[in-house]
Amino acid sequence: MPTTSPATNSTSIISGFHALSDPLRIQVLELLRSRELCVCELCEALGVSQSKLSFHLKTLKKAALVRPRQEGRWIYYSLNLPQFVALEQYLAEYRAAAMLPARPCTSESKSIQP
Amino acid sequence: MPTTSPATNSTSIISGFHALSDPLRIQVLELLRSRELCVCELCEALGVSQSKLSFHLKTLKKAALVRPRQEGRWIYYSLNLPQFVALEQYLAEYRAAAMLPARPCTSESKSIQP
DNA sequence: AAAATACATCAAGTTTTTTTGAAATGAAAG
DNA sequence: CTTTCATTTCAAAAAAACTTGATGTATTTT
Repeated sequence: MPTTSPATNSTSIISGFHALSDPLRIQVLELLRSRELCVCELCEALGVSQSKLSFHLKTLKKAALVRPRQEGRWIYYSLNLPQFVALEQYLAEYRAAAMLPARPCTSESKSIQP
Repeated sequence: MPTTSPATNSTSIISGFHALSDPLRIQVLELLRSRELCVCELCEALGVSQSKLSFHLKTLKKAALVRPRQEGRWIYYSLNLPQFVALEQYLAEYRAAAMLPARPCTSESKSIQP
C-alpha cells in the first residue's frame, strides 16, 4: 500500500469522498474520532460481522482516511488527519472561487430580453 | 443542542460526499467554479451525452451541491456554496479530534456472525 | 506442536449505481 | 398550432459496490 500522503490529485480526492459516502464507514470514522480502536472493538461497537467491517476498513485505508497499526495480534486503526485536511482544503477552494469576480457576460449570449 | 456529535444530519452529509465521489461530477463542479453554465455548455465542454449529464446533474442537485435556474428554455446550473461549507465543516470536526493512546483490547471473541 | 484468537481475503450472490438510447416535457419560434 | 430546441425521464443493460460465509494467514496461548 502506498504511503499516506495527503490528496494531491483528483483520484485521491475522489476516493476520499467515496470512502466518506457510506453510513457504516462514517460510523467507523466517528468512533475513531475519540480514539484508536482495534477491529474487534469496532465490530462489537457497530454490531457487524468481522468480514464486513474488514471490507469497509479496506476502503477507508485505500482512501488514506485511516491507517492500521499492528500490536501483537491486534490491528489498531486510527484516523489519518492529513487526508481529512486535504479534503477539507479541496472543498475550501470552492468557497474561495465564489469571491473571485464573475466572468463578464459576452453579448453573443443566447439570452432573450424581457 | 449543546454537544452534537458530527453528522447531526448525516444523510445530507453522506449524500454530499457521494455526489463528490465521481470524476464526471467533479469535472462539472470544477467547471461551475468559474461561472454558471447551462446543460448544453456542460455537455459540449465535457463531451458526454445529454442524458448522461442530466443523470449526474440530478445527483448533484439532490445533494444540494448545485442548483438550477431556468431562463427561457435553458437551465443554468451554479454551485450551492452553503452545502460546500457544511461538508467542509463536517471534515473540520475531525481535525479537532484528539488522538488518545489505545487501551489494550480485552475482548474475548465477540465477533458476530449473522 | 496444536489450538485459539484477530484479522484479511476470496468467491458467490445481492443490491445499487451508472450508462444508453428512445420517448416525453416544456418553452420559444415560425 | 406545429415545429424546433433544451432538457428530463424512462426502461433495460452493464458495471460497480456491497454482503455473506468460508477459508487463509499470522500471532499468541496451552
